[in-house]
Amino acid sequence: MTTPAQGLHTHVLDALGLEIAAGDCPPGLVLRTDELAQRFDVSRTVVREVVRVLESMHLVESRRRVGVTVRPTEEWNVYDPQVIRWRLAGSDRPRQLRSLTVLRSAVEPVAAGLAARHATAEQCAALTECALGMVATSRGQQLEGYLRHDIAFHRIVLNASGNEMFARLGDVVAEVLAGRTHHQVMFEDPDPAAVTLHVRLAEAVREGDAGGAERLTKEIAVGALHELDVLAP
Amino acid sequence: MTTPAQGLHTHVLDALGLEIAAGDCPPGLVLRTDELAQRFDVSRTVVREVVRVLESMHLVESRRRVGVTVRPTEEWNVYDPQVIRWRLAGSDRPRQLRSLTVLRSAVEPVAAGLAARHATAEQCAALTECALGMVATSRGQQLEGYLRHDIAFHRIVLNASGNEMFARLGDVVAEVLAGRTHHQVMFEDPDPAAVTLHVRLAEAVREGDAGGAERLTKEIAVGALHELDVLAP
DNA sequence: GTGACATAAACGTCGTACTTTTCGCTCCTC
DNA sequence: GAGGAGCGAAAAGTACGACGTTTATGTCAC
Repeated sequence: MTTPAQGLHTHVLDALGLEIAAGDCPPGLVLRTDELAQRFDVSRTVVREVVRVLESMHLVESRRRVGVTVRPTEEWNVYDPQVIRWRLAGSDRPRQLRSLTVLRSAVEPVAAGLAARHATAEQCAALTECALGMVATSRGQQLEGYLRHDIAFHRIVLNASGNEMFARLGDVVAEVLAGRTHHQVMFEDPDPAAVTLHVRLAEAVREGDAGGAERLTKEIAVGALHELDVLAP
Repeated sequence: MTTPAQGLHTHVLDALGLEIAAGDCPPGLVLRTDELAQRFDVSRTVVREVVRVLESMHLVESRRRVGVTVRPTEEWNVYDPQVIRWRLAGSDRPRQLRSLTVLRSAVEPVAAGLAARHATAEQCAALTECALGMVATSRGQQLEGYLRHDIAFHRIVLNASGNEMFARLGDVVAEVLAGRTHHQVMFEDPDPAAVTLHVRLAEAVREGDAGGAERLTKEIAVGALHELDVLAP
């Protein structure tokens, strides 16, 4: 799962970012660049660039004469898809998954309502296709295929909303869906009710039924939250 | 408004980030590190660190033998507060302000509903205090004071929701409020209706009235959107 | 025209030297 | 003994020069 040799920088960034975002480093812990350089067997240059990126994500703070301090969780840029990925790989995945799903339950219904008003013919067609794809992969251990269609479906809705901020949440949703598929034990096939709701949502959007689209999306979100309640502490 | 001498890195990052995020650089434009180093009169080391940060925000992409390419808007990490600040200082501020306000109108009502259920006594008190502060500064050209209370108010609501993702939107909301106060000509005092709504919202939260809190917040959002329609192209 | 190959341009990495900030300690004064 | 001034060192910040690595592009032969 690690990117093999896409640059030293990427490798160190991923390792360190994962370590911090996953919660392995207590807030306030101080790292030294020299130390890190030695530990990862790279030059200080590389470490400094990594630290700068981590700093831009508010994961750490670098101060002279003191070192690189790990910042408390509340200050992180938790909307950075990279940070989300790191956190979902860590120990507080359940909490993270839950708060992200609550966010989805707030945003996606509104986005779906807007999509019903603004979606183009192509977007409607693509949406229907995705819904059908979900139906087709909803049985028989085809979780990967289902996930792909699910992600595409929600991405289209968010894009069709016509709002840039919603659209850019597509990556976040993708991370959430991928995270819950990959990290959570899901013996069984996806919830049939959810599949049906997606099909009906595609219909509602195609028919320009904003209210219906919003309501159906809310139901999907409620279902997702309930699923979390069942499968997580 | 520029940070005087808080490090060369910060200065160059701000200048370049602003230039790109504000829309002065067309997507696809290629920059060279040497060129930038010369232009800002800093070493390549500094430029490289800046580029790395910009790259982590998906504002640019750095490829060997090619240079640093400016990415299209759709790929930017538009939830990064820094990026939001840069964009709000640029030419498409109206569009940006609108999409952010739509986002708020989706998120804040839900957050307020949760806040009504979860807010502590301290948070309720602070909320009331902010609302009173808004009332006190709502007349007589005290926009800065009003802004400070407004930001604090919304931050408390988002924090009190108990959801981390909502809480972290506090920075985004702060940028929006600050942006619309500083960049938009506001001869007159804030809308009295909005002030009243905030006071009532504080009450609703204190009384644990989730439905009321949600409804009032929606009204605030609608008002903000309407205000944008009036004052923006 | 198509393929392989050479070339060079740009970023990527490294090591070193020097500068700047600032923590923490000592020492002096009151 | 308390408090402040001054000193020294530790760590990040900056600069520079060299070399490595990738890869777009042009060239040459077929």
